[in-house]
This record gives sequence, C-alpha cells and structure tokens, in this order.
Amino acid sequence: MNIVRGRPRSEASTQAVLAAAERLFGTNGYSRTSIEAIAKAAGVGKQTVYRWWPTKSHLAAAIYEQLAPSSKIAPNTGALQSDIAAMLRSLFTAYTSGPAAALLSGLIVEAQGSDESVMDFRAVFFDERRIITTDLFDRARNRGEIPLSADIDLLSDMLIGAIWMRLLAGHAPLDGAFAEGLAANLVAAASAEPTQTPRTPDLEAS
Amino acid sequence: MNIVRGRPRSEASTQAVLAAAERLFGTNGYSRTSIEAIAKAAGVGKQTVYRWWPTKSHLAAAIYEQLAPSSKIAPNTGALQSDIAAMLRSLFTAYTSGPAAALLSGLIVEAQGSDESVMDFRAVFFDERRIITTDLFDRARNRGEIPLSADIDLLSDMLIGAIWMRLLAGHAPLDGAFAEGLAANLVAAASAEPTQTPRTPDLEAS
Amino acid sequence: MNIVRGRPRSEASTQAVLAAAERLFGTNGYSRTSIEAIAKAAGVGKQTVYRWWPTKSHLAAAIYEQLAPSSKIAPNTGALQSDIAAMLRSLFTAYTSGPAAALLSGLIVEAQGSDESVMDFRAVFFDERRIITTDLFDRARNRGEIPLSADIDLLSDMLIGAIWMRLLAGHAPLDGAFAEGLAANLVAAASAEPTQTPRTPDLEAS
Amino acid sequence: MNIVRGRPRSEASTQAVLAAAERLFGTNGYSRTSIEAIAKAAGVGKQTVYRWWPTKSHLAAAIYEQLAPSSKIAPNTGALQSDIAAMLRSLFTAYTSGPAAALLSGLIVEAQGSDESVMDFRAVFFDERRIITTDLFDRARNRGEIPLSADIDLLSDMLIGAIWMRLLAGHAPLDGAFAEGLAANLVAAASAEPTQTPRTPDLEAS
DNA sequence: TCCTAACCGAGACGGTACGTCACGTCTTTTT
DNA sequence: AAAAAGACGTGACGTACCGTCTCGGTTAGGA
Repeated sequence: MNIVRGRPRSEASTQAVLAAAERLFGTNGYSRTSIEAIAKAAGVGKQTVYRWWPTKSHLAAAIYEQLAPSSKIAPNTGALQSDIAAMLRSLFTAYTSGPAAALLSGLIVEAQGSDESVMDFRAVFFDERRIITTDLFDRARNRGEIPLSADIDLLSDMLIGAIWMRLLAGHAPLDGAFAEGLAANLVAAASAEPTQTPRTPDLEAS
Repeated sequence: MNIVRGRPRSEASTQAVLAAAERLFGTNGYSRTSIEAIAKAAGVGKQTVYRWWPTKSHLAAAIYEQLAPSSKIAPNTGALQSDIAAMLRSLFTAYTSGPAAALLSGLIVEAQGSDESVMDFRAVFFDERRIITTDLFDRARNRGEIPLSADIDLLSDMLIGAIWMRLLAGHAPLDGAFAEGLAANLVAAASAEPTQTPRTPDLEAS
Repeated sequence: MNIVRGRPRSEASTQAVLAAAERLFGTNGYSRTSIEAIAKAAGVGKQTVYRWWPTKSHLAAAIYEQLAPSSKIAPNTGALQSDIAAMLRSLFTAYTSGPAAALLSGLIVEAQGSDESVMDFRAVFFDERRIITTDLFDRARNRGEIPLSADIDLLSDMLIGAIWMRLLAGHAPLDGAFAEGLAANLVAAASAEPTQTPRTPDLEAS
Repeated sequence: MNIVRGRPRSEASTQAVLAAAERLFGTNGYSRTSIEAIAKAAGVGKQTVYRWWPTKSHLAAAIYEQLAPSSKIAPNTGALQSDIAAMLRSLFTAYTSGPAAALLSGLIVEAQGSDESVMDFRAVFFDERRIITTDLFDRARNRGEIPLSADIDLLSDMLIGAIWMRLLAGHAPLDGAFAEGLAANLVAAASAEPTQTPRTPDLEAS
C-alpha cells in the first residue's frame, strides 16, 4: 500500500526555498547564487534544500516549470506562420517577465558539465521546445503548406537558435517584430523546394 | 618613446599556461577546471596567471583566438549559398577538432555573469561572427541576390543560432549535410519577398 | 535556558589541533608555523581552526593555558624569599620542559601588533604573573617583612623582567641558582628604606 | 690596491630606504611593514633594499643605531645609583621619542627564529646593553660600593628586564620616577651581603 | 498513549578553490 | 657595478561554499 510514515514534507519550506531561489537568481544571477545563501534567505536548513533539490540546476528547473508552464502548448491557428508567431509571442512574455532569462542562462551552463546533466537539461528545455516546434512544422507539412522534403530538424534549430541568440547575447530585444520576422523567414525557408542539386563549390575550388 | 622597463613577460610561461589550460579544459571541461590547477599544471605561479588573464574566460578567449583564427575571414565564392556553406565548413573543422567545443560552451556560461563580461564575450565571439555573416548577406544584397528588404540581423541570428544549437545541445552533428541544408534554407528565407502584409492573427483570436 | 543548537563542537578536532600546534610550534618555532600547516597536520579543515582560534596567538595562549596551569598559584611559605624562590622553581619547571619557551616567545611577538592584541596578551600572561607576584609582595608587606614604602609594581617588573631576559635572550639558564639569587636580591631591594632623599645628580651636571 | 669598480652605492637611495622604513615601522608596526612597501615608499628597487640589508631586522638594527647611538656610553657620576639613573634617563629619552619602541619590539620577534638571528640580535641589543650595565656594576664593585660577591649578571638581568617589561607590556611609563626607583632598588639589592646561607625551604616542605 | 520514522532548524565538519599579499630571485635597460 | 622596474615561482593568508554529518526538537502514522 506504500504508506508513508514520519513527518510529511513541509509545504511552507518548499515555497520559501523556491521564492528565495527565484529572487536571488534574478538579483545576482544563477552562478553567483549559492545554495548556502538560498537556504539562509529562505530561513531553512541546508539539508532541507539538498533533500528535495539535489543540485542547483534542479532548483532552476523547478522554477522554470513554475514560470513557463503555459508555453508548452503548441498554438494551432491553421497557418504555419501565425503558429510560429503566436508561439514566440507567448514565449517572449514568459521570458521577458521575471527572472526567467537568468535561470535559462544558468541552466545551459550546468548542461556542459557531465553527460548526465546534458541529458537532464535537454529534457527540461531543448527537447520540450523541439517537440513543440516539430509539431508545428509537422502539421504544416501534413496540410501541404510546406514540401515533404523540408528538413524539420534543421528548421527547428534555426528557430530555437535564433531565440537563444537574442536571449543570451542580448544585442536585440525579444519583441513582436522579431516574432513576426522570424516566423515569415522560417516559412519561406521551409517552403523552398530543395533546388540545390548542383553541390555548392568548395571554398578552395572557387 | 614608449620604452618598456622591468623584466619582460616570459614567453615560456605564457605558452605553458595556454597549453595547460587547453588540455585541462578539454579533459575536464571548462567549469571543472580551476585556475589553481592550470597554474600547477603549467608549473607557474598563480599570480602569473592572474596577471595576464584576469578571469578564466579571458584564458578561454585567448585559446579560442589561437584555435580558430582562420575562421575570421568571410569566404567569397560569388554566390550567397556557397559562401555560407564554405564558412560553415571551415568553422566546423575548427570546432570539431580539439577542445574548442568545451571552451565555447564555457565561454557562454561566463558571459551571463555581469554586464561587462557579456560585452567582453560578444566582442570575442558573437560580434566577430556577426560581422562575417553580415558581410556575406550584405554582398549578396548588393549583388541583387536577395531583396533590399531582407532583415540581415535576423538572418544572422538564425544562422549563428542554429550553429549554437548543435554545438551546445549536441543532438546532431556539425557536418557537411548540416552546412548545405542551412545554407540553402537561409538563401530561401533571405530571398522571400516580405509578404506578411496581413498581420498574423493572435493566438487568442483563433 | 540557553539551549545549544546545531552540531556540537568536535572534541576530537579540538584536541587534534592543539596537539598539532604544540608539536609544530615546538619543532619549527612559532613564526615559522603556519595555520595552514597546523590544520593539515591535525587532519582538520582550515575553517575549523579559524572558527575557534581567530589568530595564531589565540592558539598559543590556549596551549600555554594547558601547559602551565599549576604555575598560577602563589606559593605561601611564610617568608618572602622562599615564596619567590618556590614560585620561580615551579615556573622554570613548566618553561624548560616542552615547547613552552618557543610559545611564549611567539606570544610576545604578536602582542606588538595592534592595541587590542596587547590587551589580550597582557591578560593571558603578564597580568596573570603580575597578580601572583603582587600577592607575594603584599603578604610580605603585611607581615612587616618589607617596609610600607616598597614599590611593589617596580619589584614585580624586576622579577618578571629578569625571568624574561633569560627566557628570550638565552644567555644563561633558568636554574635553581638563578631562582635563589633572584629571590635574595629582590628581598634586599624590597627591604631597603627609601634613602635616596638627595636627588641623584644629572648626568649632564656631573 | 683594492680599487672598486662600477657604479658606487647611492647615498640617496640609502637614506630614502632608512627614512621610509623608519616612517612605516612607526606607523604600521614592524611586523605589518613589508620590504615591498618600504622599497615602494622609498622609490627604490626591491633588489637595492635586499642588497644592503639582507633581512628586515638588519634594517631595524640600522635604524636603531641611528636613533640611539648616544646611549652606548656608560655614565660615570662616581656613584652606582646615579650612574644607573643617568643611564636610564638617557635611554628613556631615546626610547620614548620616535618609533624606537616599535622597532625594538619587532627585533625581539625576529630573534626567536633561527640560532643565527638570535646571535645577531644579542650582538645588537642585549649584549651591548649588558656591556654597559656590567661596566657600571664593575666600577661600583671596584670602588667598594657593593660587595665582591654581588652577582653582576643577575643584577644586569633585573635592570634590563625591568626596562623591557615596561617597554613591551606598556602597563606603566618609562619616566623619571621609574628610573630613580629602579636605581635605588638595584643598589639595595647589590649592596646586600649574601645572607641566604640557610637554603630556602622547598615549597613542598612548608 | 506511547513509539518510531522522517522531517526540520541550525551549524560544525573536512575539503577545494578563490583572489591577494609578500617573499626573495631573476632579467631587462639605464646610469 | 649599481640602479629602477617589474615579472617570476612559491607559499600562506583569510573567506566562501561545497555536500555531509550530527545535534535537539517537531509532527505524523501505527501499536
């Protein structure tokens, strides 16, 4: 029957830790926030943090889940371009409000460590996002909007990559214009027939 | 006359540090390599490391400069698609041989810290790359290959972002097929007339 | 109710540190012993040393307390001269066995730093010793052995100072003959009536 | 013929170093002053300091020589008590003006190091002082002022030790009253016949 | 109503690395 | 040959956090 004995997990502590972590990540950045500081700010024992979130990135992932749960549903407007644009707008809202950007930056850092954490991280962010974008492109292909030969993996990389560029490098904003332009360009790319039959000449051969 | 006084910087130490850092970054990863360990491995005082490379990311940048100097020249084949493909192929060669991937991953991590380091990092990588891609697209626009209305900033984000996606997430290789496909897709995106006149309907309105 | 929270201080670590410090001070001397080395020799984290003994001189003081606790009781033989001699003999036994000499030498060094540490040091050594000697002379005065006019502060300085001279400069041993002679001389000095009524002529006036 | 070739020692540098050292020792204390800081303050290369003063204590000794050269001559007033008092007064003048106290404190620290430095130090301070006091007592003995049995070594220890007590512990000033009282007490001690024929009873036997 | 298990806060523990300071030596050009 | 300048390898400093561990003190079933 899997009965649980002993004192149950404290909901108050859980929330205090998440709130403190979110605040500190947002204020000082992910890498400059220590678990020690989070525990202290939450008024909680260090052990309690380690018991429920084995690493700092688990904490970050938990906060990401709290912050951007709605962005997991792929929009369905009937047209690829507006699907992409809608997805981007809802995503940008989640990313530009609150400390989400700092968290995501921190996550990718951790993901470079060991192989396991790369897997962890992909599951949390990249793959989740890839599933949505793949779904969008798939539906468009099924509708005949884009040719069967379209490389959906590649298109997804371009889409998600462009978002990351702005997110990480910060040279330009995540705004509506960016959403519209990106959507339009991706539709154009996806729609093109694969006409590159003659192999592009090598740089050396030019 | 700008005369230099005092004992000159030791070239041997400089090279020993760079070699040790390159090896350790490649072996253990960027974040699991300490400056202490680099100094010890190089047979050099810690102060000597700190004197010339104030932070670990400066060291990484220096190694990047050493590893990928050739990738700074924009290819010129006369056609946008082959220009991009050529650039990608030479870039991939630099990235997939040696510990460059680990270094670049580490760099982006550090770049999330304070505002100053973001600037540092952009100067080293993003902006440098952006200059090259912008140059490619500019020439194509001047040749009339792509319309004047093409958003070059956006195209650059898609191009560089796609590379980063593969580099960081590692779900697919940086190979010739990727280079060809990406080049073709970007040409298609760039060539498209801006037809998104009717504003895409909102997600809520669907 | 003064309840104690958190993990209690480790008695094993405490003893290990004191033992290591005593050994190293004795072997290498006070100033050539680093806290780093003490921690390592004790198999203890550096922080643990710093937590309980903020400075090296605190450590030295703690060892002094351990080594010479018996010397704190003023002897009472009924005669000033034998009181002093007895005190000196018990003191010399404590000082000449073990690394006490090196420790005391070290302490006086540290005491020269800031004003606060001078206070610290006086409390630990000088004042403690002064209390005992003052007690000896006081009792002798009350017994009528020495005149009321005897300058007890001055006599104490001569007594303790003579000990220090031998301890620090090391030109002659701390032995029984020294104890006897010092005791006799101090009794003679203390017993003398203050006959120096005519002010001693100045050097310049001679 | 012993001709010296090459650039002669710079008198300006010598003086600059001594002046800077004296100032810094006085300001920050002996142990908190680094040779690095002295060289910088003197506007002199570090090597120049090391060339002429191999250790910090050599520097201190050099300054001591500069500050208290006159105190080396034993006064001769014809009476032991006034001799001692005169010596003390001139000594106190040297010690209480300028940074001499800090320097002397520092010296004794260094003297605890290796055996060689103890020798160094004794030569510079203790022995020099001992020679003077021994001279004083000797003359008094020759004049018949004090008995032939007087232990001059012991008397010297009491005299120099009492000075050190005040100098180091700082519980009371080095003033005229101290000089007079000390002189009187020492004369009394020295004059006493060795009456301690019956061995002082042991503490245990009391 | 106890018992027992798991939680909680606090904070000490052995470690690793940090970035800085000073050491005493060295290598350069200038005097 | 001595000087100013300053880089060099070395070693220690005192601090910050790591993740683990032990305390006393809750807070729930199950006996």
